[in-house]
Amino acid sequence: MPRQVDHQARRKLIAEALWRVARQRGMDAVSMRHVATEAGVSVGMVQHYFRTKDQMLSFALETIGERVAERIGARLAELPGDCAPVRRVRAMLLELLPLDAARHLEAHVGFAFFTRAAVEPGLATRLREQYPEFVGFVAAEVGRARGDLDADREARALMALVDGLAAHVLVGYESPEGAAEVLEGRLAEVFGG
Amino acid sequence: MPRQVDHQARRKLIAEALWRVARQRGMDAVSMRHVATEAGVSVGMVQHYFRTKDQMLSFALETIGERVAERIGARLAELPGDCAPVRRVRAMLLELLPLDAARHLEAHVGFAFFTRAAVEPGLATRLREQYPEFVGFVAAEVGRARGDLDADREARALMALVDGLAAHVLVGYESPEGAAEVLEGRLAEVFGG
DNA sequence: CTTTTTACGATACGTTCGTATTGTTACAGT
DNA sequence: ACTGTAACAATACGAACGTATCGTAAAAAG
Repeated sequence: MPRQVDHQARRKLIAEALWRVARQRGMDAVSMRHVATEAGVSVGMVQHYFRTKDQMLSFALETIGERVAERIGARLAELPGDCAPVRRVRAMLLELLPLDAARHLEAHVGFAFFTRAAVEPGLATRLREQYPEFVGFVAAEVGRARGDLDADREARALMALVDGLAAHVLVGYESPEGAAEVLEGRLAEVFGG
Repeated sequence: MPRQVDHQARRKLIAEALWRVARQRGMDAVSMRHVATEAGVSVGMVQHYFRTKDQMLSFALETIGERVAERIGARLAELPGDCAPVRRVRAMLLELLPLDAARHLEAHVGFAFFTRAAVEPGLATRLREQYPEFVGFVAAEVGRARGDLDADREARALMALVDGLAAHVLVGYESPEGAAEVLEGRLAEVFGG
């Protein structure tokens, strides 16, 4: 057996370079060569870990989804177990808004894959795996706080709202603060009274 | 003077071909050659009306925005002048959801340009021209119906919601009917009581 | 009829792309 | 020490790209 390297770490290194290229120069600029250069490696190495460009893109998408999910999990873990539902929902939804550079990158890359998924069914299928879990979580919290509301519909509305707000921040319709303000207003309406 | 042709009609012909390519094969497939083939014309002709690809893309974006605005205007004109604010807002927002093939195309192309605009500042500037008008209209109607609410914030929330719902329909999170149902629920909450 | 300008079609050029191929290096196993 | 294979690097290849150039047809102006 020859020398062993951490495959997962190498793939993550390449995926992170891909994200930077996508954010700084757009999805059109995401090529094997540009990603390799951004990562500081050769094209051959990228090819060694991703046999095709599609495999590279798919991995980068799945990984960024996991990254968001992990951060949400960390935020929720910081909260006391018996805290109010609104706090848990707010903590989660705020992680989906582009309020800092890291989340801006995630939102940008996410939307790039959204438009791509509208054409490639395989990508859309993978994207859809995560969503019901998020909606289910929000719906459960809404149901706990407000039994009189249609929890599922409210949860879907909140999820759509944050994605729409994220898009509006990306194109400059909204400032990050403005988006957070709009979300806060909705949370007050849903959980407030 | 040589023969005269309708420049605007030719440019529209090409833009519509671009939209079809973008929807059927994705933004990556939008090339001079593919658009020309889809329009049934030569590459030389496309070049005659758009000196660069960027000019072609910019025109296609502006035109689709105008198309949506025109359809909204037509819908509003059908309503009686003294009808309830909620009906005017609903008529407008429903035109932004991908509920049929035409609006699906518009939403898809619009989102493709969203992600592009996040990298090209010039495109983002043009996109931003239309938005305040939409928000202003919704805010005015909300204000008319509910003086007790923050009309501007509610309007921005509604606009973000429909854009988020449109995205969710595109990737298959929501069915068109589901998105319409979520929107209807929000309209009832805002205007209902 | 002649001229002039527009409206194209055809094609060529240089670049960049994804991928295949080939070569080299370094280390685990015997 | 030897060997085989994983881990790369370098490069080559054909296709597709945006754009430039050139040629031609047609119609309005004189």
